[in-house]
Amino acid sequence: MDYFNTIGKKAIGSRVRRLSEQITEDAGHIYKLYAIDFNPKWFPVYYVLSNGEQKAVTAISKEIGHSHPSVSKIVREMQKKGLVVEKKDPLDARKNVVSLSKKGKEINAKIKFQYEDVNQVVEEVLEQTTHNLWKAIEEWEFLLQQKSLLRRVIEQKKMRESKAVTIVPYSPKHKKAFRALNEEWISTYFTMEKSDFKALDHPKEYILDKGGCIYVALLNNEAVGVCALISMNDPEYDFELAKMGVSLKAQGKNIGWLLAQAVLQKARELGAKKIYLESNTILEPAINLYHKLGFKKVSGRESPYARCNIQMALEL
Amino acid sequence: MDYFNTIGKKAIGSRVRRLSEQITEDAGHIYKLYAIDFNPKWFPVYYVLSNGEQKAVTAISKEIGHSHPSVSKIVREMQKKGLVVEKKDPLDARKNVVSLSKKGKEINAKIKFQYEDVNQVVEEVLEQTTHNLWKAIEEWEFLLQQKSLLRRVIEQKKMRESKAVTIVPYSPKHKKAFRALNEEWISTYFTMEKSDFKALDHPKEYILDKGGCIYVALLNNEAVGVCALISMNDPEYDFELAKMGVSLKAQGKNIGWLLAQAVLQKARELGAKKIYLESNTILEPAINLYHKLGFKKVSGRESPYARCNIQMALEL
DNA sequence: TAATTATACGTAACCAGTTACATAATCAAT
DNA sequence: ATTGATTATGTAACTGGTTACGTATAATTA
Repeated sequence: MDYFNTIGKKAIGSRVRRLSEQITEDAGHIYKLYAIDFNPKWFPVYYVLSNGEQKAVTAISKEIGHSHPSVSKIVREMQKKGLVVEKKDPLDARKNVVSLSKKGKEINAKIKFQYEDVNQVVEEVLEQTTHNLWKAIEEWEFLLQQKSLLRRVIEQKKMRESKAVTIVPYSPKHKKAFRALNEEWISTYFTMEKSDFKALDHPKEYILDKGGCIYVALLNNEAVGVCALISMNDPEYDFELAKMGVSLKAQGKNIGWLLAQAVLQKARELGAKKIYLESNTILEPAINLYHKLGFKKVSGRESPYARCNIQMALEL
Repeated sequence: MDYFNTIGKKAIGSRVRRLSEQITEDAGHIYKLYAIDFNPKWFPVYYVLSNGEQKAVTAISKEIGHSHPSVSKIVREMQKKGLVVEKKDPLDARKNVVSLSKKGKEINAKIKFQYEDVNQVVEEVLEQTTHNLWKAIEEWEFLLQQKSLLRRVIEQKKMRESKAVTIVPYSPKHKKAFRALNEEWISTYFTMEKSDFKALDHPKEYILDKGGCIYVALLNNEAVGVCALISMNDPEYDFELAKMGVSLKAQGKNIGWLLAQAVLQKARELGAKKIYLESNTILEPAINLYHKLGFKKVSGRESPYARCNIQMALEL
């Protein structure tokens, strides 16, 4: 069909489903061909009982990989046709133990030929192909077990998106975003303080004009992250890394790291030797990021912020 | 799972289905991941409309290979979500013409990234395998289109069963069967004639003693087919191939062909050059068989049988 | 032009599976 | 022994598809 040629690999799910439907449909006709009064969907249950063992419903469901209600239904249908017998397990009254009846065992002989013929046909088709479907499925099942398609897509998405992020220096048009992105996390975990309003409402006066800088992370031209470098009036530290905020919806794209890199690069250019920051241990991802950047815990300095419970420093 | 390792290739249908279910399940989560209010099952319909064209319900169903009620339902659901608009075709009031709404077109942008990511992931998985699933499916679809699984199984069954058939020369214990198997078809399509009784009741005198032969097909030690080679008193033809009968219940196992092969082999051994036969075009499978054996239509000879409306000959 | 046949498409019923939930029995830990 | 957790299983409701069927419209043919 033309559909699958234009649509590309993303439709592999539908394509696999279509093939499975095609095969399943023929399977129905094949059972008719052998004149066995047998519903193809019974096959897995029948198969695991065909060695004569008796098994409980959930045991069967686990073995064949169906849900137990599905097995329960199939067993009832087969029981109605007289192919299996059900009885309570004397050792565990919860269990419904199922086994093939005499009649069920009898059709084994007939069905055996069918198995053989189908097996033979499938083998022959497999031999006629250069790409082995059976082995391909095995490989896919293995790979998806290692890491699900979802996981893989999540990672791919993250990678693509972090490539789409650009870090630019602050300009007045980012004023609103600078405030909003910081208020977002501050008011989620803490409350806004006086010092916050000063810096967030007047970034030019309180940060830029004093020799600091601000960087903004853009995703599809929207500001989704900010970070400031604030000049300190301190003999030990040149700048404070502060006011880092990344929008919740843009989290997990490495944006914090990209912003910090830009800020620290600028600090180096300005000849800074030592960078300081304040944070709170409740902000775990942030603390992890600071560690990764090389910041070490320090103490002793007084902070204007109530929420500060950890201080860190980085020597450039 | 152990199940599929023990069960063998005949379960390829179930195995394909299981993979398709696994992929489908993840597909649902993936749509959620991209925060698009979109049901995965809408995808095929959405896709064929995504170029902006408007299409009727059945046209869509044909394109994507679903039934039209399925498309009808999907379109209604999408319409409820405002993703498509439906309207009557002014040229053909039966048609319900569907196209993407403005909102539908808008999500195209969002969904594009998802397509790309999924495509990328699938490509990567395919690259990690040595047996390419995509190509394997293509090959299977091609092969099944050439000849369905059912057809192949039918042929395989025939072959296996024809192996179980043995062809033996006539002996007196087959006298009853020789008559019965011929009477079966003659009285079904025609009526028994004088010449029939002669040959069927006295095969020794009328066939064997005159230099002809009879072969019997045995299935599980039961005679299920017969065929005679009758010496002709004719300058052109050496023998007549006649009295071929195969039990209804043993039809479709190539028995006619096997019998004919035995008879013709014997004819060759007897130094025959040309074989003659009479039949009736109503016996289509027989005529087909004769064709396959190389018999060609001839005419001019007078037949003792009323039912004869076609004459054929084979040069050995 | 009338009558028949074919097409488009919606509704209903079904199918093979699922998940969610209820119930009964068993196990485990006080 | 009690109580809470776990397990086995059935029932109900849902899902994404199907086939069967009815109705309206269009196309074809007598």
